[in-house]
Amino acid sequence: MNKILISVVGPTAIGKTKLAILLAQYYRTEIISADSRQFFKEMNIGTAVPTSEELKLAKHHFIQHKSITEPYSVGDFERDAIKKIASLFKTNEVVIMVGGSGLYVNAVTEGLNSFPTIKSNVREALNFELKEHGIEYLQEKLERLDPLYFKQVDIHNPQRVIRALEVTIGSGKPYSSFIDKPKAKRDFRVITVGIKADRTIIYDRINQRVDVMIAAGLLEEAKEVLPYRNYNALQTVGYKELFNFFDNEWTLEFAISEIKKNTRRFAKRQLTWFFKNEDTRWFNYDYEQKNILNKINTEILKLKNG
RNA sequence: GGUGCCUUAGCUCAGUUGGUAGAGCAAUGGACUGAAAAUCCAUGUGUCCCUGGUUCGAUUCCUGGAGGCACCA
Repeated sequence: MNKILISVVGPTAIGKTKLAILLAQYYRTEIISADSRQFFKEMNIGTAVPTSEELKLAKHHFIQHKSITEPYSVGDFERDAIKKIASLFKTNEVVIMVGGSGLYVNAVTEGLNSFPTIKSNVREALNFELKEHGIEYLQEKLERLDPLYFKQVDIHNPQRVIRALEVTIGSGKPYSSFIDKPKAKRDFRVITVGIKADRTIIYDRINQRVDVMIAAGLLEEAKEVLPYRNYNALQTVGYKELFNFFDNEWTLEFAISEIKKNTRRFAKRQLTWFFKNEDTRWFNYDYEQKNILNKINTEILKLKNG
């Protein structure tokens, strides 16, 4: 087991793509993207997908490989990514993964429990019940059907409550019976590399990048996907705010400032997620290439020898 | 120059019939097992513009000053 996945994490706009490409070139390997919004081919500017020049420097996988109208879950991504990684390991010692979506990164490194496939009408019905009867109604339902999980969920979070009910009702077995089971073992080791910076620097970079996106034509891109605004893929910072502008509910100026604010909040949530992993090696955003490569090589040697 | 109104949290403002203060937004911390750029939870923030007076006690009332706004000249 001397195959190594180097996972690059960090908040948005900090330079993960650049580091991933550096590593892919150095180890002569390819990149797995673990970014829940860069999957979609209709979205480009607003999701800060690597440029065509960057894509030429290293082969990327799971970039714009789906349409926004296709449902694509973490579970789907886990399966696809693990398969792709296995095939890359046939010819490479090292594979790079980059991603800003904590759950998706974890799905690859740690794995998810396996759940049965549930028909989409179950969730639709639950969403309808939420609208009609409120969250309390669903809470009572969950307490009845899966008292064990009821005790540990965030009961105020409709998405969590609905997912548990969806699995419980759709499979006929409580949600709690699927979780906390041993997960499929990975046949590779993981080195997680994080990029960090002072909050003010992250926020400056975010504000600047939003201005660049607007100048690059984010409005036109958002207008083109406007008809698909209800799809999950478009519940995305940078698009949902512009939809309000197109509705004449917000001024353009306000929409842009909301994009910046929501991106800052997103970055904060990413940090909370990534700081949980105590094994992550953190580097400041202005790292020196030599330095970071040395440290990673040392880690690789350590893993291989013990 | 005159008259009137205003000055309280990072911002917009409320309030205290005199007992040192609170909303919204922003901000901050956290959770996360197929919606995750989603969703949810928690938490403060203070020379109450300055000065002197009255008072046991002033952010609140009074004097003077500074800054802002409006109208008059």
